[in-house]
Amino acid sequence: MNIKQDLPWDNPRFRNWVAVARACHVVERTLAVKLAPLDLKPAQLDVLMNLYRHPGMSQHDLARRLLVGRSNITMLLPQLEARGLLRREGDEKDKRVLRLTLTEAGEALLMQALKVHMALIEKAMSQSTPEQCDMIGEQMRRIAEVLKTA
Amino acid sequence: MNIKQDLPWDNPRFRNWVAVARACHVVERTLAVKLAPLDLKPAQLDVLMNLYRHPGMSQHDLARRLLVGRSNITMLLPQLEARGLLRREGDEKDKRVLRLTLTEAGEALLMQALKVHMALIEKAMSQSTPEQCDMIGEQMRRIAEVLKTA
DNA sequence: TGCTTAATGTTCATGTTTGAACTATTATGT
DNA sequence: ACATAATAGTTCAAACATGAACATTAAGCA
Repeated sequence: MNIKQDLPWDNPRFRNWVAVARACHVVERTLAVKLAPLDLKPAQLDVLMNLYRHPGMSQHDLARRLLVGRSNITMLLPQLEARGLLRREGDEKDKRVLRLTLTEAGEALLMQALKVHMALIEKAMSQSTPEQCDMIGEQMRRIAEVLKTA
Repeated sequence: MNIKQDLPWDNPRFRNWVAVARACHVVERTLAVKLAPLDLKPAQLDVLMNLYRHPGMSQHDLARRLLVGRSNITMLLPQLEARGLLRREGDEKDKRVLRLTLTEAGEALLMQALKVHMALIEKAMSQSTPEQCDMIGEQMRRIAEVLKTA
């Protein structure tokens, strides 16, 4: 038997996933370029977005949401805190955790960055009909769900 | 006017793209774990895959295909070459370029790694019907295309 | 109460990615 | 032919992510 039979490139699922990965890579890269004028990296924008939606988050929660290690957060936050974009305040009840909140400056910068991000995503996703777009989101959420237990 | 009106999270395109990005992240992370026994990282697998499909590629071409800087390739290849997975041979006609080809060992390892990769993608994409899967791939290829000129 | 275990955040060493400056080679234009 | 541009690859320093080991605090339980 030939090990090369049924190579991944002949497999639609594989080929299509490669396209997903490439699209993600391109979008991420483009976003980095467009955010540069704001002196903000995609990873930092992710932090701001999450703090906006979930004020008072702990660093641990933030790390889990961003799918990165806790130490990554520890290295990431001081820069943003030094720029006055967020606050880190110790929790009264649990002295281990630090509660994170955006400052006004942080919110303001976030709004600017969101305009950039939105414009990019609009451009990318405007290729699809609303139905296609929702379907894509639906499938992707399932993938994340399925792999959480793998 | 309120700057917070029409926030990205109320926008289907944005929400759905976030799902795409998360799914990519999860798949990448999972792949890294599953490839660990082969002592191979996702980035290295990408190299092997591209060399398999396009033998004799130059480093520059490889970098462009992987959406990565040239210096990245320079740092990446020696490890693989030292493991005997690929060869780098100077081009006869253009003495600047190095032609890259997989060795037998490289091909053998690639085949093993592809089994792992395939299994993961199968698991992820089996959530979708073939039609949905193709549609997703189609949209993603368009996104990559559209953003190339942005 | 005390002792063990778990959770939060930090530190540190390691490995990766990046972009700018550099060398060597080839293409282009006069 | 010669000077200038462009290209392929490398080097290097800086930024970044990661995981293991650690300190501090909290929770579970005898």
